[in-house]
Formats: sequence, C-alpha cells, structure tokens
Amino acid sequence: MFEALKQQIKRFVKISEAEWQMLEPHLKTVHLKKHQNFCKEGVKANEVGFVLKGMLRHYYTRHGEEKTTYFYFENHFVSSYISCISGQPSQLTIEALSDCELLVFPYSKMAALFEQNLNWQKFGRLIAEYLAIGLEERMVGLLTLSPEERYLELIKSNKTKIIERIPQHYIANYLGITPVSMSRIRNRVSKK
Amino acid sequence: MFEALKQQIKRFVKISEAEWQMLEPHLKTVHLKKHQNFCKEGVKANEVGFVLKGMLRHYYTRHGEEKTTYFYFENHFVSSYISCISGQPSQLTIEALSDCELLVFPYSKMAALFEQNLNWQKFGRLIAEYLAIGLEERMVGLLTLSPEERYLELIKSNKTKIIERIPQHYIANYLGITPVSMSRIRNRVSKK
DNA sequence: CGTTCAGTTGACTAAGGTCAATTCCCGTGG
DNA sequence: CCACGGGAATTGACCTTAGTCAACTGAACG
Repeated sequence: MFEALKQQIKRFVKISEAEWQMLEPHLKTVHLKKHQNFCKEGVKANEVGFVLKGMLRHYYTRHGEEKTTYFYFENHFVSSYISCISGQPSQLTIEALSDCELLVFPYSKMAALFEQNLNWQKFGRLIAEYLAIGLEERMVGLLTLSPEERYLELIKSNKTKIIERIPQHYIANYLGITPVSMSRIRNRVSKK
Repeated sequence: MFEALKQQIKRFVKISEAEWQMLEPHLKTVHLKKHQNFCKEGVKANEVGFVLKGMLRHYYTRHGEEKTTYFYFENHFVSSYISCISGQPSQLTIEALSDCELLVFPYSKMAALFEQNLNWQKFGRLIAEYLAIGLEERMVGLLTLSPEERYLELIKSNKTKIIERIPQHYIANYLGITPVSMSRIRNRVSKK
C-alpha cells in the first residue's frame, strides 16, 4: 500500500521498520480533482504530500497573474515547504493539473520525527539538500541561458516529462517567458 | 576567538558546550588575499568556510565568461556546497573580492558530526533549508520581475550591502543582465 | 452547435544585448 | 607631483529578441 513512498524515502536514508512505523500511522490517502488546491496562497500550510498519481503545479500570483514555477509528478514530494518550515502563510498555491491521488501527512508530525530520531532528522536534511541543489541549477540556468537555450535544455533533460504532460502556457511561465514567445521559439527551433 | 561562528551556529540550533567541542578542534584560520580562490572549478571541494572578514564571490564559467551568481560577507558560511555534498568536482569557483579572513573546517568532519549527533544533524538540515528558501526567493524574482524591478528590489532589501560593496559588473551578473544594461537602468532609475 | 480556452500568427513596441568610443578613477612608476 | 596605463563605468548607435495587443484557428466540452 505505502510501498512507493517507502521506496522513495529509502533512496535518501536507510530507515528500519521501527522507524517507518513512526510515520505510517499518520499517513492518509487524499484524492484531489483537477483544479482543486493542495494548498493556497495566504493560508498557513501544514501538509506534506507524496504524489501517487497525477500531477500538480505550484504558482505565485504577481501583478495579478499566476506565475507557475514548479511541477510535481508521481513519486515526488509536494508541499508548500517554505510555509511549513517558517510557519508563515503560504505565498504560493499548489493546484492539481489532473485528478490526483496523494499520501498526506502533517508537517508538524514530520517535525516531531526530526526531533526524535537521528535518521529522520537526516532524511530532513537530505530532502532540503536535494531541493537546494535543484534550485541552484535552475537559478544558474535562468542567469546564464537565453529563453531558447532553456527551452532546449528542458527538452534534452527530459526526466520529468514536463514537455509532454504539461500545457504549454504553464511551461512558458516555468521558463520565464510568455506563452506567445514560447510558441515562437518552438516554431524557430522546429525549423532548424 | 571563535565567538562569531559560535553565535551564528546558535542562531540555528542550541548546541551544548560539549557539542561545540566536537567541532572546535577542527577549525583553522585561513587568510586569503584578494583574487585568491577558496575553491576552484573542476576540483572537488571539501571545505566549509565562515567569513570573519572580507567578501567573496561565487561564479560559474559559461560560454567562456564568468557569471557571478552569489556573494558572501562577514558572518556567513561559504562553500561549494553542492560539490561537498555530491562528492563531484565543483562547477563553480569562489574568489576573494578583498583580503579575507576565514574559519575553515573540512566538510568530511561536518558530515561525521551529522552522523554522530542529532543536534548537528539538525543544524545541517536547518542550513540546507535556509539555503533553499533563499534560492527559491531568488528564483521567483528572476521568473516574475523585470531586470529593473530586480535592481530596485536589491536596493530596497539592502541587508547585504551588495550595492555599496560590490563592483557593479558583478552585480549585473547577479541580476542576470549585462554591465551595460545595468548602467542604463541606474541612469533611468536615478531620473525618476 | 456554440462557448471557451489554448495555441498560433502578425504587426508593432519596448527593452536588453552588442560593439565601440569615451570618460572616469585609481594605482604605479618615472 | 605628475604622467601614464588599465580596468570600470558610461554613453551612443544599432540589432535582436521578447513583450504586447489583437485576430484567428482549432480542439474540448457541455
């Protein structure tokens, strides 16, 4: 039942069965319909999710527009991480892009595990490190590559299937350009 | 002697004197002359530093150009974090922008502390979280603000004194624009 | 069958990039 | 003390590319 999650956790840290049992009772399965929110701007978040099925996007509202800056797929953790950590209201909204099935547990419970157990604390560190590395790469891409280069990079490193699965105007946001420019870049690139 | 470092660590986690003593013997003071490197592209990094005096920049080489993406000042940790964590050669170079005085300790030692002690493990997590939050903010700024807006934000949030202390062409890199554009933006802004 | 919304395309604008010349600043050496 | 050299910053002219606005197409859905 919880095998997928267990396996992902074990990619980060070797937990014993006893340690796993510290978490398991707090897991709940949650279904989200397309367009439902996992968390919402202005509301304090206290949930960490793990995507079993479906995909979600994560966006900020700026100048009255939704700017999508991240996507979540199967076997990944999803959360308004900053809000959970800081205890401040979330700046971002996470919305289901398709019907989703998630495993959910309260961040407060996770935080308690961190305090109780070295292995869980380590898990917390490794997750944060993983996140930071991803963000650093993303940032360097934004600073050193042109929109077109970023688009080509995204296609090349196709780990996440973003190109195939996500509507184009969200990807444009993700790359830091407008949907119109994105369309032109695609056109340009396809002619080469 | 090590008070400044101790104090910064304590902003993240309450360590006991005994825990502090796990680290202290491994600390070394290092002086860097302006333009010397703390770590270098292509070389595996295994050092974490803490800036006592001076400032440094952190850059990637892309298309044959140095792209400065971060600065370090007094009382902050400095390291090619990704290289330390991953064990891969560093992609980035960290260079002193002025004569610097650093406290340095091996990351391998830090990693050992993580494994031995819950509090140090927690420190590792909190540092990584802190890093991730900073990177997330930076990324969202790059995705949602124009160069001019980013420049104005940088001035407004003047925590780091970047504007006063860092040569302009490095700041331009940091904002994702050319030095020439940076100069024009300054000109434009000053006339408003 | 009509409404809606994503994606494309065209015309135009605005803003940053590029290249080059010039000025400014600062340190060094005559 | 002044002259020179070198790098940083500014400025101008021009180019490239993304943004904006709007019209149009096409697919999805009720």
